[in-house]
Amino acid sequence: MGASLKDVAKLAGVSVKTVSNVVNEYQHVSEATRSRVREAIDQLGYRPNLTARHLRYGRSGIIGLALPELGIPYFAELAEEVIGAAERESWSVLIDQTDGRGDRERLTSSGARSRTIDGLIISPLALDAEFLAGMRADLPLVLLGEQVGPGTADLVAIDNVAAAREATQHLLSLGRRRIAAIGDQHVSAAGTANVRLQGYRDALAAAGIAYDHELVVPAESYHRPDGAAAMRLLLSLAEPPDAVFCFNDLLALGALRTLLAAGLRVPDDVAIVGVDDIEDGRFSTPTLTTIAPDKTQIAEAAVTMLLERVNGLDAPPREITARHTLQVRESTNAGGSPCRGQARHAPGPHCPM
Amino acid sequence: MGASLKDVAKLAGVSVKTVSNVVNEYQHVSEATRSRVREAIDQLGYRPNLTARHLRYGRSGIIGLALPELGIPYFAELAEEVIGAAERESWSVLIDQTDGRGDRERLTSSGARSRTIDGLIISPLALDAEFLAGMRADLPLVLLGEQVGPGTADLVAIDNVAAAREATQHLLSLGRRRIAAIGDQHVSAAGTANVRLQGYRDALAAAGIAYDHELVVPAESYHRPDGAAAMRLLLSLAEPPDAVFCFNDLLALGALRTLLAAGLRVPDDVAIVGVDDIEDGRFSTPTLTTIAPDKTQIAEAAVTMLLERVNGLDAPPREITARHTLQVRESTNAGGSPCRGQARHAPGPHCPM
DNA sequence: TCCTCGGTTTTCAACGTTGGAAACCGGCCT
DNA sequence: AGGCCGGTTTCCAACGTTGAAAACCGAGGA
Repeated sequence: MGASLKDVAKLAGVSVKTVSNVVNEYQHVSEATRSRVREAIDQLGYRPNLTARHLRYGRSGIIGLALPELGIPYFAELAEEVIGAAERESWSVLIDQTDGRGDRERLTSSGARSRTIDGLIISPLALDAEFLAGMRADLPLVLLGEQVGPGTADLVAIDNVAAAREATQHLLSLGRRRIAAIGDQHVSAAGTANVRLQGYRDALAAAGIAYDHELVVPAESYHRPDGAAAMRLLLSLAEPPDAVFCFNDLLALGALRTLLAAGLRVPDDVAIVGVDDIEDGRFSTPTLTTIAPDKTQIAEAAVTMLLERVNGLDAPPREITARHTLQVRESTNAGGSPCRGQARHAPGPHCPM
Repeated sequence: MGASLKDVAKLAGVSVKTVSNVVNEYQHVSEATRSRVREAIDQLGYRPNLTARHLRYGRSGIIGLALPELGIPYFAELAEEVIGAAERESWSVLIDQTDGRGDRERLTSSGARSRTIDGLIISPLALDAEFLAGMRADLPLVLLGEQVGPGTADLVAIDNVAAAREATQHLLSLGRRRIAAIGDQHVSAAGTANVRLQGYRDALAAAGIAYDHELVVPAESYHRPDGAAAMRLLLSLAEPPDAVFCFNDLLALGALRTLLAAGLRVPDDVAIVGVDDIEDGRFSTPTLTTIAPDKTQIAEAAVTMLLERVNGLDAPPREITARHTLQVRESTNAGGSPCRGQARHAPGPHCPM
C-alpha cells in the first residue's frame, strides 16, 4: 500500500514523530531536517492515512446525509449543496438512502454505519420512529424540513405553513376559486404534508372559501406518477378544479402532464403551483410556478449546526427557518407576465433558458 | 463517546480479546462467557468502532464515486444505483463532485480524500488528466462511460457509437432528412461527444445523406440551457432541421422547451431524441424518445469490478459494455404510437404515469 | 568548568481493533 | 502420577497517527 510515516522516517533517517511534525507543520523543526523529510515524502509519495488519524482524533471526518432517494431531484439538489457546504469545511459526506423497504436490514446497516460518521443530517421523510431508535444515542443530529417528536434535535426548515398559504393566495389572486391540493398524507402525524395542508386551509379560510375535502387528494409518495394519478382523479370530479396546489414540484409536473394529455390548457383552464423549485420546473412547458426554498441556506445552516454539535456544543435544540420565495412562472401566469415576451426568445432570470 | 471493547471487557470481567471474539462470533467461546459478554454489550450499547477496525484491516470499507454534479439527473440516478449496489455488498459510498472550478483546491481535496477510500468509480466527464495524476497510483479505479488515455483502468460503458447510430436511424426511419445534432464538444479529445457524433455521422452516411456541419451545434456543458440555446441557433438557420439528436436528455429537454416556446410542434415539425432516459423525459410534454442505458447494470458492473480490484485482483484492464435500448416516446412518435391511447388515461410501462 | 536555556528530536503511550501465539485448565490416556 | 489434548482465555504486537513528556544538544552566562 501507500508509504507510512515509518517508511518516510527510515528513508530520511529520523524518527517517526519528526516526520509527523513536518507533515503537521510543527514550528520547531530545523530547516535541514525539514527539507530532508520533505524530500523523502516526495520520493515515496507519502500521504497521511486518514483512517489512522481519525482513530487518533476519535473522529471520522465524515458526516452522514440520510435521504429518501437521490432520484428525487429536490434531494439530489439538496445533496449537492450539502456536499458542497461540507467540503468547504473539509468534511466528507456519506449518503444513506432510506427509502424503499426501510426494514430491519436497512436499519441495521444504518446503525452500523452510524458508527463511522460523526454526525447525521436527516430528512425525516426518511425516518420512522424506529429508525431513530436504532441510532446511536449520542450521534449529533440535524433534521431537515420537519420536527420529529418533541424537539429533540436541531432543525432547519422553511415556514411551510406560510409557504403553502402564499402559494394558495397566489392562486386566489388570479381569481381562482376552486383550488385543489395534491399531496396530503395520513401516515406521518407531524409530516410536511400536514403543515402545507394547514397553510392551504388558512388561505382559503381567509378568502372566505369553504373547505371542500373532495379537492384534497392524498399522494402515497411524492413522485410524478402520484401527481398524475391524483390529477386524473380531480378531473373526474363533477366540478373539477380551476387551480391546483401541489405539495412538491414532482407532483405538479405529474399533474401537468395529465392536464396537457387531457387537452386542457395550463394555466388557462387550470393553474398549477408546486414546491421545491427543482430545475425541471424551470424548463417544463409551461414552466412551473413554485415555492423556492433557499437550498443553499438550508444546506449551509444544517452543516454549520451539525459541526457545532460535533465540536461539542451543548445547547438546547435550535431551529432555523430558511428563506423561501414564490417563483411565478408560466403555469400560473398565461399572459402579460414578465416572462411572456422574454421567455419566448430571450428569457430573463425568472425564465432561465 | 461510545463504549469500547475495553469497557465491555471490564464490565464482563474478561479480556478485551474475548469480547472481540464474541463480537466476531469466534467458535471457541464458552456459552457462559458468551452470554455474560453479550449482556455487557447490550448494557453498554457497544458498537464496534469501524474506524479502528478499518485501520486494523488496512481498509476503509468506503468507495468513492466521482461525478460532475448531482444536480444532473442522470448522475443522480446513477449515484442512486451505485449506492444501492455498494450497500448490497456492505460498502459505503462517498460522493465527490468534481465539477465547477476543478482547480488545484478541489484536486488536493480529492487527493487527500482518496486516502480514505479503497477504490474509486469515476465518470470521466469529471476528470482532466491532472485529476488522475494527483491521485494515488495504487487506487483501484473504474471508469464510467468512456476510456481515458490508453486503457489503464476497468471501464463500463454502453456502445455509444451504436447508440447514436440507432437514434439517428430512428429519426431517418421517420422520414426526416435534415437531422441536427446538439452536444458536440471540442475539448476532451476522446470524449463521449466524439463517439456519439461518430454514430450520428455513420447513420447519415449509411443513408446517403451529406454531413452538414451547420447542423452540428456544440454545447459547452450538458444542461438544459445549453440545449435551449443550441436549438435557438438551429432555428435561426436558413433551413432549420426537421429532427434533432441531442447527446443527452437535458439538452433535449432544453431544445424541446425552445421549440414549444417558438410555437413549433414536436414531433410534427421537429422530432427529438435524447440519451440517458432520465425520469424527466418520461413526464415531459411530449414525452421524450431516448437511448436508455441500463443504469442498474452499469452500477452493478462498476461496483463488482471495483471490489474485485480492491480484493487484490491483478488482471489487465477489463471492459464491460452495458445494454442500451431505444425508448420511443412522443417526441418522435406523434400518432398511432402504442403510447397514444394509453398515455391519456391508462399508460403502460413505456408511458409511466 | 558547570549550569541553564531554548530549540530540536526522540521516546512513550494511546486511539480501538484483531491475528497469532502463548498460557491456562480440566479431562483422559498410559 | 505424569503427560497429552483440546477447548478456552489471555497476552502481545501491530495497523498509522499524534499529544505529552523526556532527552539531547549547542550556546551563552555564572
